[in-house]
Amino acid sequence: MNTAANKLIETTQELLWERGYVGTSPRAIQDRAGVGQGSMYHHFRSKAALAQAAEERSAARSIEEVERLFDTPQAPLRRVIAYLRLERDILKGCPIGRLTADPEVIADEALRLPLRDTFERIGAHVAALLKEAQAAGTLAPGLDADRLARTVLAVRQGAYVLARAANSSAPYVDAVEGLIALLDGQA
Amino acid sequence: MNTAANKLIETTQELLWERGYVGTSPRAIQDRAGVGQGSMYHHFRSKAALAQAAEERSAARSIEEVERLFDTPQAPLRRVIAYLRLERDILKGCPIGRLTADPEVIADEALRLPLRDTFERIGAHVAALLKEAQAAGTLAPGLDADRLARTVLAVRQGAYVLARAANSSAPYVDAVEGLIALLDGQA
DNA sequence: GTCTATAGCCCGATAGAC
DNA sequence: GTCTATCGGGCTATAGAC
Repeated sequence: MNTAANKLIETTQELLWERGYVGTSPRAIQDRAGVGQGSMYHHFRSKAALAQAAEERSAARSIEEVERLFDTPQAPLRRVIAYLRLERDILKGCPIGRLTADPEVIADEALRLPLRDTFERIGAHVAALLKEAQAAGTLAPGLDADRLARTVLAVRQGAYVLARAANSSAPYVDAVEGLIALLDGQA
Repeated sequence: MNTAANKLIETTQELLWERGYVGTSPRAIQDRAGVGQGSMYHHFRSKAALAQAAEERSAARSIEEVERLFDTPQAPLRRVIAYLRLERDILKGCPIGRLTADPEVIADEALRLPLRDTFERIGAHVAALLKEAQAAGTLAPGLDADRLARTVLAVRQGAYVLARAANSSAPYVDAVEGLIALLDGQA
């Protein structure tokens, strides 16, 4: 049955999001998943292997979410702005970005690459939209769209940091709206 | 003697930066500081108390660094850009922002407030400079300077996240330069 | 002030029964 | 596939000697 393995992955996704890699123990995963020790180690050789499976699923989910959001007939710059304004549980932060704080994740290629790839793929989508916006005359043509796409992603990631420090979503909204105002002023 | 307490604080600053709160054990602090168990618990009642002292020192250091940087005769917008371009060990990330990933830090007011205050104080400085720039005509007057200040801080924090995921400082530089291009286009 | 010893619990993983 | 038992070690803290 795949049901235990699946439950373990989902639970690990949750715990990695809430507590990070170092802060998540196999025991905690088993308890929340309602799966025994023997079962867990039957399906995954180690905590790292399970974490990798969980990361890959979270990464796929994030990328799909963005691709669904971008698949609309709206003007390209409007789609980027919609991405910045996407409804989120702001104080929970980003399930992907959160893991970059963890030195054990960054030191292990298998755990780091899903994070890098997620940002690269979303960044490529954003960059493509920004180039479309330039072609359509809604964004200044002198701007470097690839760079600017990274600015867009960075504002989201950093806005989570400010929100968590303040224990308030206000700084998140401000940071994002500040960028939108700059982008809109570039017509 | 204050020398043991001081050494403990400095070492804890380093370890919190490298490994976060959950990832830093009293044992690791003692070993690196060259201070015994008994000595540590004589000076600090708990890991949390020591972490708080370390945070407060890191916060003060960050604020001073920014205030020193801003205390120049340069044009206000140039000072904000200089802040964005400040030389940093990019892959190490931000010693303050890093801690927001830690749920135990966010759940404990004593550990969270130094983070919030750091961003608020630096944000206030940046906002003041942006308003000066608006008065001087180097930044569009219609922009909300307080919001935009948070965008500036968020780009820095988020740029660290992208850089660590990529194991490269390139995304950091891109994100920051993307914002600078937008700010410069607002003359 | 700093030392060593100890407490009680959790860590990540393995072994072998069922 | 899942169970329980066990391993060697680390966790945060306290106790009491020096």
